[in-house]
Amino acid sequence: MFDAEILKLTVSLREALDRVHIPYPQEIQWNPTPFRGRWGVGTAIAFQAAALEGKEADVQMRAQEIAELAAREIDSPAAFELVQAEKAYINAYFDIPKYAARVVDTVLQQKEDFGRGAPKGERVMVEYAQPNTHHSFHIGHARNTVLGESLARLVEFAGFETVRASYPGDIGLGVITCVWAYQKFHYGQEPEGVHERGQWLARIYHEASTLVTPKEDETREERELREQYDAERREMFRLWDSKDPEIRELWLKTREWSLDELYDILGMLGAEIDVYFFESEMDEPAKEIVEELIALGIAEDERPSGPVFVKIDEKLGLDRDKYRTSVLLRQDGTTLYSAKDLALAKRKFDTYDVDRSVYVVDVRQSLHFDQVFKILELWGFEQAKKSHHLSYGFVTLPGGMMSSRMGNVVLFMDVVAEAQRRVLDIIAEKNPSLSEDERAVVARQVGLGALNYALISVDNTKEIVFDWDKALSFEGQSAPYIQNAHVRANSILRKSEGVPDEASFDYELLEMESELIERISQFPEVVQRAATEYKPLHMSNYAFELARTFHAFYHAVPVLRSEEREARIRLTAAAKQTLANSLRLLDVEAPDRM
RNA sequence: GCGCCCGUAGCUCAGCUUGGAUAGAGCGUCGGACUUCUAAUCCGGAUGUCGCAGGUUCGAGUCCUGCCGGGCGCGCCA
Repeated sequence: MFDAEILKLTVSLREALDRVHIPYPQEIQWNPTPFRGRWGVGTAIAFQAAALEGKEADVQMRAQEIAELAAREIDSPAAFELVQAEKAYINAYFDIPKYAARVVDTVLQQKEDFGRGAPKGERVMVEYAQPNTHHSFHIGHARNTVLGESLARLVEFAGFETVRASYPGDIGLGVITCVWAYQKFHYGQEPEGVHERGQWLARIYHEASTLVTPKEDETREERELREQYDAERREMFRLWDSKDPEIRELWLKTREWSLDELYDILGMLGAEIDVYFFESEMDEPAKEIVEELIALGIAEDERPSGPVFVKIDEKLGLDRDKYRTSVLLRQDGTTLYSAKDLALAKRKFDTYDVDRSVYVVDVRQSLHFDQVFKILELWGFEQAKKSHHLSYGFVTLPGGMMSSRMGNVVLFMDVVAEAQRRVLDIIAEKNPSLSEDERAVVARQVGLGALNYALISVDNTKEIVFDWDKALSFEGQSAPYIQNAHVRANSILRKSEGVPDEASFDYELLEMESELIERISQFPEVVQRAATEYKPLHMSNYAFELARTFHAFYHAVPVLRSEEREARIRLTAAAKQTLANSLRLLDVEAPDRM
């Protein structure tokens, strides 16, 4: 937020070093100083300058000399009250009274837009929320959705035009297996309630999977029955493929039950999807595309004695196995996932005109996306280079992998219900004055927030072993901790009877005050970093740090009964706003009371 | 066999993209702080061969190479 000031500082430093004839590298990098209660930036340029002089000289000592020389010589820009050499670093400290007011004024003026980046003139599509239909939404899907939604909010706020896309897997042998079992064993049944019905369908899927999975020591009768069932579901898939009206209708009806549940959950998570692509819709375009790739000589066609595939490594001229071979069509000409993803990518590029395409999909599909991007490149799509697979590790159970097919999943709705129960218990104990209505709202905000934060505050590359107590932690590094900072700020503001229109920070600030101001001022940079690196984790870390700083401020600095009441009320309001903006980007709501 | 990811405090994890100031949090543990803006909080203590070995560098948790351990994946599942 002080780019201009820091640029001036860089220019001044360069001039100073030139005057004393010290060579230095082109790039001068400034980072926040690590000292508590002092607000400034520092650079390690003196080390590099000392090293440039070469020789066997003691770089450490020479660096300190250079830093001192530079600090003495520099014509310090107005923004900084002091430039000094410390441990061979050149540190510049902000003129706090002036810049504290500027930070706070900016936040209070821009409000929910504080931190928003300038328009970048690029369109990003974020694809997430791709659960299979006819299954149930479990905690692993929640990781995907929360990660995707947070990323979408970040890139949008950072200044990209953003399109949210969902790509439900609504067809495949698994889906058909469920439809088959519904028709054979449960036809005409339909439980009440969106989630009850969705979960019931998922149980049918699990039952059906068990029926068609070979058991150990099965008897001949069991085997024959299983093989008969397997043949029936495959026949149903064939009928689906040939657009049999009865099967299609059955499939659409049950699909809708799953989608109803998905829409409801996306609503709870505040994910407003702009475009739904369905896997089933990619089937026909995929076939056309494969023909084109064959004609272009990119894909090889061995039908009917073999499949259609692309030997990617060979096409790229690699002599090692890296991207391997991607099979696009089965021997019988039916499409595979790879072909459908090519069709989807083409539609994104052509119809939606996206410059960057991000796929939030679990890590098992890393090779698949590497292959898709490379084939798109071979095909001539420039955007393929700006396509990114944001992969994430699975959410597993202490006992191992979750699997809808095996029926051992932790359902998202169950976790949400438990989270809300736990929050209500804590409210009963800590804040009994809340009304019934408020309690219900707060339970949802805090319960869901805790869960979302737990899923987002671990690096996406890492596996999460689901643990109820960890996922629903309300203390320490957690959403409730951050929400509570917001509540405390709000509580002060409620009692302050308004926020003064302006206030001067022309007094000796306490350590925690300047620290809080510095932290707030970092928010816009964190937005940019999280968005351009596709890493919501940066924001979750920042939000926690900001909350921690605020809690410390809250304890150490009296606001309402102090000489500096006006300024501190404004600072509190700025902190509250920045906390709210941070939480929003993490897909966590910011309650006013809890 | 090949490819990708992970290995940091008792446990769970930040920090690695852009090498630099005593390696940070949370949980747990020990000790303190509620007549004072909500204690879902704060303050302080203890706890580290940053998987191992080399290399590059004035400087490596961070970059490079090899190895070890774990996970995932590798032509007709998605």
